[in-house]
Amino acid sequence: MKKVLIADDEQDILDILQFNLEAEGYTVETANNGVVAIEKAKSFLPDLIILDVMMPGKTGIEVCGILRLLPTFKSTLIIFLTAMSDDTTEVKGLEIGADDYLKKPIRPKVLMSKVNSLFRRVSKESDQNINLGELIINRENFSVRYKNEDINLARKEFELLSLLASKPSKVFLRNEILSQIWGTEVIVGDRTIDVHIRKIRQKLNLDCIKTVKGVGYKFEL
Amino acid sequence: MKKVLIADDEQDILDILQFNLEAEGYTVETANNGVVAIEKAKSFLPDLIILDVMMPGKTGIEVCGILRLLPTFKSTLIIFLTAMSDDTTEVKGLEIGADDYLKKPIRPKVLMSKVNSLFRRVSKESDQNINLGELIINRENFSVRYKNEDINLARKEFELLSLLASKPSKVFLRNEILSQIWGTEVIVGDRTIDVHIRKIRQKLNLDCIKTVKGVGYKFEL
DNA sequence: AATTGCATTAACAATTTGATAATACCATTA
DNA sequence: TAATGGTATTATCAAATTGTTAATGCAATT
Repeated sequence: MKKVLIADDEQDILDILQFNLEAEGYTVETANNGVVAIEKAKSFLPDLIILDVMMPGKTGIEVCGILRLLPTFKSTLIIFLTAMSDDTTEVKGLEIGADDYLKKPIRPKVLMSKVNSLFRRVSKESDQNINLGELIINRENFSVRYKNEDINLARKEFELLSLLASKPSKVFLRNEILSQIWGTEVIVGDRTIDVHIRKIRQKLNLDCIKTVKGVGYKFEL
Repeated sequence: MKKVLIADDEQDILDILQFNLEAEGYTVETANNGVVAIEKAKSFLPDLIILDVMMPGKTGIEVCGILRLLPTFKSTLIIFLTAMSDDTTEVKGLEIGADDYLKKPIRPKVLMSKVNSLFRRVSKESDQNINLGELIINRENFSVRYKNEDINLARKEFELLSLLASKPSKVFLRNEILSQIWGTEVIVGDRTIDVHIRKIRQKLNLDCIKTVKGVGYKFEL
């Protein structure tokens, strides 16, 4: 399950948030100041960090700034908690790389809906892009880049590569491929898949689609 | 249904957990100390063991360590209950082979979501993977690894190994093998099986397929 | 109407896999 | 110990599967 780190100097807030998050199945760790928050973030590797802006020592904004410098936390979700209602803080937070902010007093329901929707958003995004080192497949743009070069794939080729790359190492049976890409109604010949596979291999010029004889194909490396 | 063993020295905890687990359809046994826990584990063969860390006699961590040494409990799910909130315990537990941990006070909802999701995870995995120490058979990838080396098996070879390994120690009659892998329509000679067995033995270079003369074959160790 | 690009198919080559038969081996028993 | 029944091994051939290329037909675009 998703891991959440909460940093706040008020124990009450920590308790309330922890209770609510755990009730929804999240795994929660807490920190009561900015320094501990950074330490715990490094060891716990949360998917989401909720930071109080006002904390003794380091403010949440500072913590966020520090974490964002580390590649590990480049895409970690961060939410700020703030007692101030002025927009300045909000803007600063978002500029420095927060994904959302919450004004105190906190309403658990509001928090939970934000948290859930953030995770939903992220899972959708990652749904649309496949990022495998030097190979980037963007489902939104229908584009494929390899070593920073755009590769022009036809539609079926794109769908096929996209499907295989969505689960590296998984062997897709020919049936599976047919039903996923062509649907159950259309009937195409046996060599059709092969030919598309060939074109992808040719255009990509990268040995990443493996044949599993008698079974199907899989994407690897 | 799935069997759960709970070990805790507090009767209250046992009652609460038992009640909640049984309400979800699990079969529950309880133990009020570490020694009893080990005994009951051996006789009851639970799918999940929930261990309190602090128990008179043997701690949950010790119990876990002992059980994990036995092959029977190699893949049994284990969850720790701990009153301590420090990370040290958590880390120790996970290092020693726990699958999750829960802090007291326990919230039944959280517990149940953890339990359910653990079982969900496992059932997914076990559906597709056969994991026997140094030998890993992955049905999704159609891959076989032995001592971290990939072994390339042809289709029939893979199916055959996969079948035998799916139930270690069970002797598969030649008929059984034929109908499972070749189906009832295809008719092949008796030597065909032998030949494939031979190829597997050769490629795996591991004495794991035993011949049971006049009966069939079985996978062991 | 011509052009272009794509999806599909056909035809054949190349490869891999599977089945069989012939022979060698091994344990058990007469 | 020789005979017997079952299994292992090997080489060989047949069959199934996939790779490749070129050709066809279709649809969108110019």
